[in-house]
Amino acid sequence: MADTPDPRVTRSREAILAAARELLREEGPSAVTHQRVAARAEVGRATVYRHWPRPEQLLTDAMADVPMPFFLDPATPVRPWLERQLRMLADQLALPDVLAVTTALVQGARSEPQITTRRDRLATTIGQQLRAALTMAEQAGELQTACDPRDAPALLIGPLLYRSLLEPGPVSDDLIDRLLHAAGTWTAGSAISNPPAKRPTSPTTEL
Amino acid sequence: MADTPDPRVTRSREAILAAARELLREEGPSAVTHQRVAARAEVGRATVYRHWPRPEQLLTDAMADVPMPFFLDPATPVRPWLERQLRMLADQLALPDVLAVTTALVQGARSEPQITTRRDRLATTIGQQLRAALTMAEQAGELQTACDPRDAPALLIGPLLYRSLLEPGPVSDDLIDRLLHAAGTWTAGSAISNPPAKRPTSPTTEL
DNA sequence: ATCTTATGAGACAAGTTGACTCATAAGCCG
DNA sequence: CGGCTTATGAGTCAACTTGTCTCATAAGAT
Repeated sequence: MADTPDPRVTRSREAILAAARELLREEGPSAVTHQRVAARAEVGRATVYRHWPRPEQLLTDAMADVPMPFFLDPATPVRPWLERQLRMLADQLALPDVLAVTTALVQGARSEPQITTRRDRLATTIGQQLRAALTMAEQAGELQTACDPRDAPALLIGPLLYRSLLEPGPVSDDLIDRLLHAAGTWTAGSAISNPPAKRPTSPTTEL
Repeated sequence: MADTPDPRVTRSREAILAAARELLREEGPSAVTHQRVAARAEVGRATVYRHWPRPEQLLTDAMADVPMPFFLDPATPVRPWLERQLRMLADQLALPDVLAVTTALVQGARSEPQITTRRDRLATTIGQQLRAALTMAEQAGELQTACDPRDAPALLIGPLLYRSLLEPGPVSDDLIDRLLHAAGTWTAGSAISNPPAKRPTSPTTEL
């Protein structure tokens, strides 16, 4: 069939993207060159050039190949849902693939318009998901004195990003409780509504 | 005097580091090569090689040349002091130089031991400063139910880092109030102790 | 079996990297 | 100010990388 792609093309592109992704994870964006990707993928250098004529295309496609964190549709009660989502986000941000793309996004966004666009899109998506969840919580009466919706991503994700980039290691339940508390006052019936007392950090499982 | 450096050496090194810093700010770490730095600094390529035989050395020295955010010694009442420090930190994190080094640190830390060390040192320094301030606040009776000291940097700096890297733009006073609130309960007499009501974001001046 | 199309080895030109030589000039010292 | 030391920088060189191209080979479809 004319619109079924040639299996050789499919095979080559998958091998190339997988190799690019590996190099990105192991050594960062500067390692994603046609020569190194061809060697790693065990394909001809010309094949890499044929599919991706410019190195920036190869890098951005390799980055796009990595599933980035997102939130599932919110559910009531919102607080335990959000707690789980933040826990999941913390775990995802610790994954080498996700971390590689995250750092490449923030680094590349400073000078590459295409990467700036991708970063903005990711921030917009995750921000909207969070705002929708907080709005739902307010409407359900779970949340009072909510923060400015524009500040929600920074308040709820910022600390997890900080941990991921500057202090890698397990993220405690206490920290996640604190994030939720920073977003506003949660009513009883949706878990703890006051700041939790200081207690020992509980280690969390990591992949 | 034998230990007074040759002014030619001083002049060359300053020109080279300034050029490296500019390229780092404008295009990121991959632009900091001997060839490009020599051209920008208007010195001989051999001179750059003589002072910095390997490109990693040049990059890390250029990064070290940029003053990174830090906190001044805490003062009581701690809360207004911390508020000012966080405001200052937000402003510094928006500076192109600081942003360039920040992104280079988190990117490079993934695969370069020397850069990992620098990142860890920065995180340790700023964390200790914060912990000292919060301890002082607790001892002065300003702060109750303080967060786990290990979580303080993530809670207080994380949102500012998030803004800097993923949502550049002015940081509101409201957001900074929220960070302080996340760190614990502040008593009356050290500014607002309850979560602030939602109010319009106040634009802040940026350099 | 035949035709179409993707692949890949290798060649080529141009550029980059790292090391080196040596002429020139900056800087110090008496 | 002359002599000596030392830093600089233009240019060279080998090795490597990048991007493009050719063409033989083989995969895939019919």
